[in-house]
Amino acid sequence: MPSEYHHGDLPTALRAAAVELLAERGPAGFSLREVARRAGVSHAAPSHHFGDAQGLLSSVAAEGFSTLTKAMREATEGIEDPRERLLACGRAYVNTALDNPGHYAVMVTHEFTNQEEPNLQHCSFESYLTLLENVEWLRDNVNADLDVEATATLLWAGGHGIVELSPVIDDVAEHTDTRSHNIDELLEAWTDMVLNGIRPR
Amino acid sequence: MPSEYHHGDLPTALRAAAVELLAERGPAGFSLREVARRAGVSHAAPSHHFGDAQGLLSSVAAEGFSTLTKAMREATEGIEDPRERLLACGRAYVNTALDNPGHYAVMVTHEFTNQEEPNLQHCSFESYLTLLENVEWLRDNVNADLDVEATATLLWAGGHGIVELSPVIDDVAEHTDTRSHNIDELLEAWTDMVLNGIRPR
DNA sequence: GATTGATCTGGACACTGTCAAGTTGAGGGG
DNA sequence: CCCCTCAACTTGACAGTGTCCAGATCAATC
Repeated sequence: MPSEYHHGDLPTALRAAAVELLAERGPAGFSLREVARRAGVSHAAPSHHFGDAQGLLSSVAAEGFSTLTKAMREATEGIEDPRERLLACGRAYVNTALDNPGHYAVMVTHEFTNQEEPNLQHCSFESYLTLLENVEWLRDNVNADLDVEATATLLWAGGHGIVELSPVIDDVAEHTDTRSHNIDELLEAWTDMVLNGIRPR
Repeated sequence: MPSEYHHGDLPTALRAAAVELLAERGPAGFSLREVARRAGVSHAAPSHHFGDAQGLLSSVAAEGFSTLTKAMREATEGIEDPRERLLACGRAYVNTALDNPGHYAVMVTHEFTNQEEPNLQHCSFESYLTLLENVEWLRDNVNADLDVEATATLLWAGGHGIVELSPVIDDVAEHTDTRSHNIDELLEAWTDMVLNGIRPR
């Protein structure tokens, strides 16, 4: 366990409270003081560890990127079929995002984080690198002429778009039962289109 | 010109001030009182026209969707070549978004708007309809078996993703000169991949 | 056991969104 | 012509926010 000061491991507790609050109310309804309240400390305590609100949220975002990187790495490991591999990577991205709404919100918004923060930069770049490696694998196994950078960016965009639109997709589906099914269907359509699109004709 | 009350057309003036402020500071730095200040009215004036902050931003978002719908309609009108048509639609989307950052921010965030607002619902649905019509055109002219709904969603997602990543793309490009060139290159890659992906093999 | 330095508190300030009550002034009916 | 009505707007108040500051607390080291 981590070092015990007055409170315990306050930075971790604050991150956890922030994630919870973000998932509940979204970044708009976020409040530093409410986070402090939930962690059982005074309203000014967070500033000593994270500077300001942006600092805390940047740390949360970095944590989110770490989780995402790990999820994508584990999901694609050892899969040799292009379709299965791409699908696994997409599923990892979308599911991680939907399972960690608090993290994801601050990962993609850029509004509430300090993009200059070294740790955040490192972790987000690590995620991009993971995606890049998968696209390089596609180049080596599907189409040697593949524009790796462009394809990676487009995959990023598509995954993000699916997550973004998932509430809308849910709305259309109406019932929660069909929910994940519809998103997964979209993921498959997305994967097939990309694969079909990048294969040499 | 519109009806002149005490101030002039205050709702329009407030929307304009809001758009300006949003473009300057983003939705996070947005403030109703600052908007009122810029419009030269008291801090409580906006509430009489829009209820609360969400009301004003919902109105801004609706306005943004109208502009987007119009831009996409005009851009694709009369174009018969699939690639050119898809590209024109994508360009219209991305350029409208980048040219109207204040509007776009509240159009896609969902955080700051009231998604139940009838006018906003109408205008955003109108935009989606426009996209849908273009995909139906693709079905009629490229591939009769096309899954229209899924393709439309994926196009939406891709366009949004490109806009979202445009700052990153800019960062990579470093100089402003190459900026639009890079984004347009990405748009072309995106278009080609989609077209290639949806064509019957 | 005293000192030091990180950890945390409590108070202050300017700012925010929203509500309630009052003020202004344009347009229409007597 | 005057007054009256009612929408448009202002003023004042309240609770809540982020951030700075000086101080209190306490673990660890000398």
